[in-house]
Amino acid sequence: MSPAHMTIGEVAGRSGLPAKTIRYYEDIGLIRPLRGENGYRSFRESDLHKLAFLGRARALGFSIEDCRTLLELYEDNARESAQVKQVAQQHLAQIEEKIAQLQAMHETLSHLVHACAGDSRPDCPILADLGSGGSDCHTS
Amino acid sequence: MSPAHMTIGEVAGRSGLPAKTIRYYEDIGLIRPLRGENGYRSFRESDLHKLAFLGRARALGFSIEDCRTLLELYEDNARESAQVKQVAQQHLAQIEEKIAQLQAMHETLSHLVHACAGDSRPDCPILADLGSGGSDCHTS
DNA sequence: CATAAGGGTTCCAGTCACTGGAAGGTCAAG
DNA sequence: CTTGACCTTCCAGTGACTGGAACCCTTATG
Repeated sequence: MSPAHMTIGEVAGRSGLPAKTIRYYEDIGLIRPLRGENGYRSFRESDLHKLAFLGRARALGFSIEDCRTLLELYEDNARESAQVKQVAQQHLAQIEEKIAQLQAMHETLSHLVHACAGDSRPDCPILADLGSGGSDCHTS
Repeated sequence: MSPAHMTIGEVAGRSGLPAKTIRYYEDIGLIRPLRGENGYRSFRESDLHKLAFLGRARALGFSIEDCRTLLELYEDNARESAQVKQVAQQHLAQIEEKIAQLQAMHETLSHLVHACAGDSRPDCPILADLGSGGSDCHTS
């Protein structure tokens, strides 16, 4: 029931991506929709499919360049799955690194927040820590 | 033993911040170092102290605007610790949200990576998932 | 037929927190 | 006097969009 060709608004609705983002993806060469006589972009089912692919890859945190690579591999029937796995594993490692960084921040900051009275008095272990550079955690 | 005034290279070394970053912090009004006759920035101990404060706050992931607020509170002896705590708690909530997002990505992606043979064959559950949108995890 | 609404188009600027680089001034040592 | 290591300013780029202006196309209505 889908028409053979769709406008940007339609693929935006179907893919869940904003129209602005879709134009941007064309700008950087991730997709190449056709053009109608009036200059409007004309998307095929295959374009919509690519956009959905991109949306899911982005949702998993892959960079645009990774997405470009993954899309190429997706379209290449002679790819080796090892290539895909390598990209995914590197990204996974980055995610793990970020999680570790954030958890370290969380650890420190939650201690400080817990130690702060949060009342009308000026004494504040959070500022004390930022000002002195050392956690007073186990200093009596 | 520290001189009364320091050059940007010296405070960079002592604070651990790149000179470029320190100039940027002056640009956006976080610090206001003096100037010598030759036009060089001339940093007091108090400037160095602020830079160290900023470096630690940034290391905890606070945005520049949060840092500006925290620095103002730090300098204000009549602050209420509740104000500091609120900023820190909001940031903590953001950190928690980011961790949750990253962990969700990690969950999905690690399953996919594990399911991918990573050999010379083209079959790849990672691409299959990105292309179809559903995890085949529990579909037999 | 004019017009208004609701699409679409392009292009430019802004986000965030830097970072790199060019072009040039200053200073101490050899 | 030159070399080299500093310092200065200013401009451009990063990633991945996002907002807005100014304009075109199509359809429906008064």
